[in-house]
Amino acid sequence: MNIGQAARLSGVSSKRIRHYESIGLLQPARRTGANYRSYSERDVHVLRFINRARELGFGIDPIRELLSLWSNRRRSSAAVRSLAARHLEDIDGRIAGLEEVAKTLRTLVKQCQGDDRPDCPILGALEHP
Amino acid sequence: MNIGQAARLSGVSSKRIRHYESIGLLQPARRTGANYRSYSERDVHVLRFINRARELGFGIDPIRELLSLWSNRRRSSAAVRSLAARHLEDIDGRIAGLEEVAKTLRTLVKQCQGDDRPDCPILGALEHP
DNA sequence: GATCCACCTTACCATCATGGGAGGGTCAAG
DNA sequence: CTTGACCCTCCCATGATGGTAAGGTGGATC
Repeated sequence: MNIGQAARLSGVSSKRIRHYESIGLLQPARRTGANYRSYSERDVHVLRFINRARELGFGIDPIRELLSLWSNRRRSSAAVRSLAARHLEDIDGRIAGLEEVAKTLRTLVKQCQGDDRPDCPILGALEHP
Repeated sequence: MNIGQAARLSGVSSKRIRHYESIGLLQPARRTGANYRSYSERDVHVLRFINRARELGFGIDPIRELLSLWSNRRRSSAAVRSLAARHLEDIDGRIAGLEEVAKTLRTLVKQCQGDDRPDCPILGALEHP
């Protein structure tokens, strides 16, 4: 199948597929006589795997490792778990940072009258720490 | 004062100050005879304002608006509040997305044995939706 | 007055993953 | 043979920042 169908079946855009190939995340696709990339069901399977990993927020390099582990029958589940756990910590850290910002913003927004007058604790907080 | 001191006093790196000037977030600084940028206390005050807004996750364009409101004596607090509220919604949305991802990851990590055997529900979940 | 270090300047490249678009080739149906 | 939907490669843009290169400046010390 052509790249467009692989894209539709996998949820990975053609643009992304070409990109993944260019950075070596995917093996270069076989080509037809007209130089069109040609994909198999198996390729779509891999693309779906990548897509789900991206949806879980894994970056490209971790996905490289995931793919390598996935195709390695002698992998240890510990290696996979450790990769995912590290990623989870990263996410949790980002959530914590955003929560803090959200908390501050929520307080300020609540304190602000939101009327026609210029006085505003939000600007006040930005001006004076 | 030179850019380095303005950077130290405001918490905005020299690099960032030059960048903000280049994109028009800051007025071009006065220059000394040697073409060095020269800053006043007032400039540092503005830089601190920008820095705090960045720390609260505001993007550059919203900060442009915040600066404009800040310097406008006839602003309405409603305008500031609306800007902050929109930003807060954005943050809350991002948190929600990350929470969802974290929840999934946490479940998978818990289910994974993390031993020497290859069987791993994390890879399984990536493979089969 | 020479030297040295810390500072300043501009300019370009990298990040991270993706989309957009230009300019052009290919294929199948009408 | 034309049309439209594909496909190709290549380049640019994103957002905000850091890194680095190559060179000028300022003030202190020898």
